[in-house]
Amino acid sequence: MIKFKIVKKSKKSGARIGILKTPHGEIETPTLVPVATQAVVKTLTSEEAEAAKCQILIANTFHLHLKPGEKIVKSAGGIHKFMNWRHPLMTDSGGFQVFSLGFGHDLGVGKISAPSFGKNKDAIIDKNAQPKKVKITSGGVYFKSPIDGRELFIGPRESIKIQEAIGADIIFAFDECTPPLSTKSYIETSLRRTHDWAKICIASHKTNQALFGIVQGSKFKDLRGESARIINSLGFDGFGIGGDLGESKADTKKIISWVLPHLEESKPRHLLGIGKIEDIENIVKSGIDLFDCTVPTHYGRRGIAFVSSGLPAVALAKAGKLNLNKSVFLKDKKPLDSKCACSVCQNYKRSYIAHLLKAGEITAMRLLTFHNLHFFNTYVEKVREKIKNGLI
RNA sequence: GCGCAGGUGGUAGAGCGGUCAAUUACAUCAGACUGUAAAUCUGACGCCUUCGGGCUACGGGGGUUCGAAUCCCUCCCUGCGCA
Repeated sequence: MIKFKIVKKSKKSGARIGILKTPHGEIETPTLVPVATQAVVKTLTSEEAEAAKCQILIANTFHLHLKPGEKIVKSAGGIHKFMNWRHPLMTDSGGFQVFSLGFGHDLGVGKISAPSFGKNKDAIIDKNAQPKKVKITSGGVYFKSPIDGRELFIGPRESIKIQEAIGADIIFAFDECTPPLSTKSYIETSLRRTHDWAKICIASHKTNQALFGIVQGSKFKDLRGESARIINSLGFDGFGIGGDLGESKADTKKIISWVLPHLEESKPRHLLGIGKIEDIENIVKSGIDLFDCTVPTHYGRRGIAFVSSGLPAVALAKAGKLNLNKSVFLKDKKPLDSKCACSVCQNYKRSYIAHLLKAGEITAMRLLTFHNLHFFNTYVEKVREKIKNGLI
């Protein structure tokens, strides 16, 4: 079980400071939840993830079900022991894979609306549309294993059962992450399924792991409101907010504002899959306590370092991002970020990391992943400080 | 010195009379990435352009042909073998 205590509420915004107590320790919210899909923060050991100030991680039901299978994880003594992570853990339910391996794969798009979709207007997903490799039914979802093509079925009961075997502190209800480019009619159909599944998840859940329900409804105000009311009424321990969150930061803020008033205030709220640096303060001010995002780790493996401002214009892809693949950095003897206290910035120079990237050395990814996580976690720490000091 | 095999864009390496400014890979440059099928994907990559096209290119020189990176002659260079 978890206990969530709100320590401070901002007078200036919806932001709040909380303490989330789990069987594997306490964490302070708001916090980033770095992604450890396959029971690992890619390229790092669990000790390193801890040293990068990660408080809690999220692993994935679908991926762990495929590899190594939940039985293996369970027989290792649960996911904490399996991966040697002594802090809190979550598992995502596999609901995102309904989208990412389904319509997301077919259309080559992410879950968030983008202006570039304008040219893709023909690809609208209407009421009874089905993705190519995934079959979505009222009872659950038939996947084709990306590993060997074999069919596997995951519905709400299956997802909960797998998550119970994996043994994270917090688990999520099985939902359908809805695709952008879909009609309201499709979202309505999908939302009914997600709500039915939510009830089944509650009913079939047997352990004392915390179970979070997921609010869907895409970018439709009435559907977000309806979803929030229903999910709130079912007695979950906390909430996830998923699906499309609009094209702009303003849209995201608006959509969160349609949802949160309907959710029991004392329970934690997790925004699923959002967390670029420029998003963080906005979503926290909207009242979000937890948010997971692949950006720090994923971008790190692509050669991108997140940094404080104040860099020469030529070096910046965009403000706060450094692309170490660029040859100019081979001659750059500064640390990734001169204001960063992480061990990478204390011990290594841009020149060396750029060299490692060009040489195809995996250590480049390790160093960048570590730095990025440290950078994000420090950034969120500062956001918490701002709330505590009444600044936001 | 003789014999054989070669010399193609930053590199490797295709092409072997027209559809070749030249397959492909790597390198380079630019861009993307938000509950991770992701150490990935996309685009550019001779020079100039009023975007129609123009110009210079496949070791050097000379030829054959309507037309040559592709055929012939010659010179230079490289590798291997024999002296």
